[in-house]
Amino acid sequence: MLAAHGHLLVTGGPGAGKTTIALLKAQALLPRLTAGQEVLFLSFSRAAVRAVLTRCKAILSAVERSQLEVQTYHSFCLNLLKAHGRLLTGSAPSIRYPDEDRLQRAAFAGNWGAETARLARETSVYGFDQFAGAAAALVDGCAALGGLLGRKYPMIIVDEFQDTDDDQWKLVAALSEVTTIFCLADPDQSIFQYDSKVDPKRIEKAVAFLKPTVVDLAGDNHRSPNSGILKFADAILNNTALPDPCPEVRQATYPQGMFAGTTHAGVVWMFSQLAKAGVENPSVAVLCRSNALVSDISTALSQENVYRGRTYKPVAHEVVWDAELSAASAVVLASILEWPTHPPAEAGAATMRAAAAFCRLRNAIKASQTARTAAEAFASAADAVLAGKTLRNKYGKEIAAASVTGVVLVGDPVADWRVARTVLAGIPVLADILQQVRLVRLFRATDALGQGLADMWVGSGSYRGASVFVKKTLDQERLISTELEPQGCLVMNIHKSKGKEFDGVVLVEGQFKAHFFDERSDPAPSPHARRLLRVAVTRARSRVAIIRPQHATPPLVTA
DNA sequence: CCTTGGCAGTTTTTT
DNA sequence: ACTGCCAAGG
Repeated sequence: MLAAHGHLLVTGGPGAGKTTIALLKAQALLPRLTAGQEVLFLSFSRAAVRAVLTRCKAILSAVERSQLEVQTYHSFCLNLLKAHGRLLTGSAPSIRYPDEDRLQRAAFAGNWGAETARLARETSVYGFDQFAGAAAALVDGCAALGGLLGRKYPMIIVDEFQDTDDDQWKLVAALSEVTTIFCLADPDQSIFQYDSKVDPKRIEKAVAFLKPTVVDLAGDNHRSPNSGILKFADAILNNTALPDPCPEVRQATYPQGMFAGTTHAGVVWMFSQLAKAGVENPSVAVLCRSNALVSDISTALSQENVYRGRTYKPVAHEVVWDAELSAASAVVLASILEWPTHPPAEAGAATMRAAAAFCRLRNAIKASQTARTAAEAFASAADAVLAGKTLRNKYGKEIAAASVTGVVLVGDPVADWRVARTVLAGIPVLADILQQVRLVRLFRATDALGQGLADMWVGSGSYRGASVFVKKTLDQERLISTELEPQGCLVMNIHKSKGKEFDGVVLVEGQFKAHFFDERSDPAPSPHARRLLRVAVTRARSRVAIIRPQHATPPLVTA
């Protein structure tokens, strides 16, 4: 296979060695490259890029690594667009960032897809989800550019090919005319097919189009030396009986009301198992199907819980979280830090504006009448209070009352942040925001925030400008933060765990939410759920614990 | 404008 | 169990 010519498709399950084979194939090709030529490796996420780079270090020399370019689709397409986007519209392209995109989409009444196409055509502004389509149009429409790319990249490796969306596939198909395409895929790991742009028949169609040499690594497993976990995962996938007992996977159930204690104990148990197995600096992922349950799990791990008579202390953990809402909540808190620098009316209005922005964002993430109403109410209260009118709704009244009482700050950012949080806790209409602010500690920006706020106080004896500073700092942190090697306890949904790997996995099902199986949208034998659960279980290198409510149906594996 | 009570739903994303 | 939506009524 390493000697094969033409396009390639390698399929195989988790840990079967797809990436390794791709890197070996690249390594075999590298000596024949001329100056300026590179092998391109395309992935979906920055986490996946990081994982591939780690793998490269084990397989390739430093010189070889310099001839391999590992990029996300987005960065590759964006670079193409920046360099050659003028060819599409005649003017230089610019970008609409995700936050802005989301707010505009929520505010736009008509067909947003048609609108973004119009904006690209007429104003050369592109949203993130348009990069791949635009890049494909460039390669398709300009033979010279295609030729250039083909000469620069004699081979392009495409990871997680089963989840390639329509635009990304268009790009790959266009590039296949000028270079060798090497696809890596696991049909049983396709978990994004609720997205209408991800074709369930992608692999079959690509085989028909590319006519690649196909290699199936099914059955090989190089990741967990004892393949019990993979066998268990495949039993889930196929809804079959386990061939042998599987000591690596432990299942438990919890009675109603015992969710927090059982989950907490499960995580502690996992760490003790890994310690017993001699794993140093273990990483444990706590996985579930919904973001709502991620939040519940984080709450449970932050508390003291009692399980079977034993008290469990809070477990330090990180939440893999969509940080936008938390950032918006931090801005509301920062506006409270600024209260002493403004007259009460202005101070209150600024907080109302920040709360309105928070609600608009919440509505943009998940449309709801409640969020829309609250956003409107906060915004109109802000206008009213500035105009000196009496406030009519409780949203304004509560904030205005608190801002009149004011806040006493001492110049220690950590203490003052806590004081502002207490103020926030005293305003019932901001309860949601308080809940989100709790998660700000999960940003890696705590130091930058504290330092910046401290500098502010030294400069002016106040936190004037805190809102702007906090927003900027957190936005920046989100954009530049590189994915770190996972360590310790991480809580996230299963979709976010795709392409990642941990020593232990604790897979949790909720009582009233995040059910493993949903008969209505995914009737028995529930192929979608089974693929997703297989992905979750196979994230583990050495141990899995599965925690489900009592009487959960159907069973994970047939008895 | 706000409260209340009945009723239905309770999944998923990269950048 | 809990939240959000909707409609009715103060």
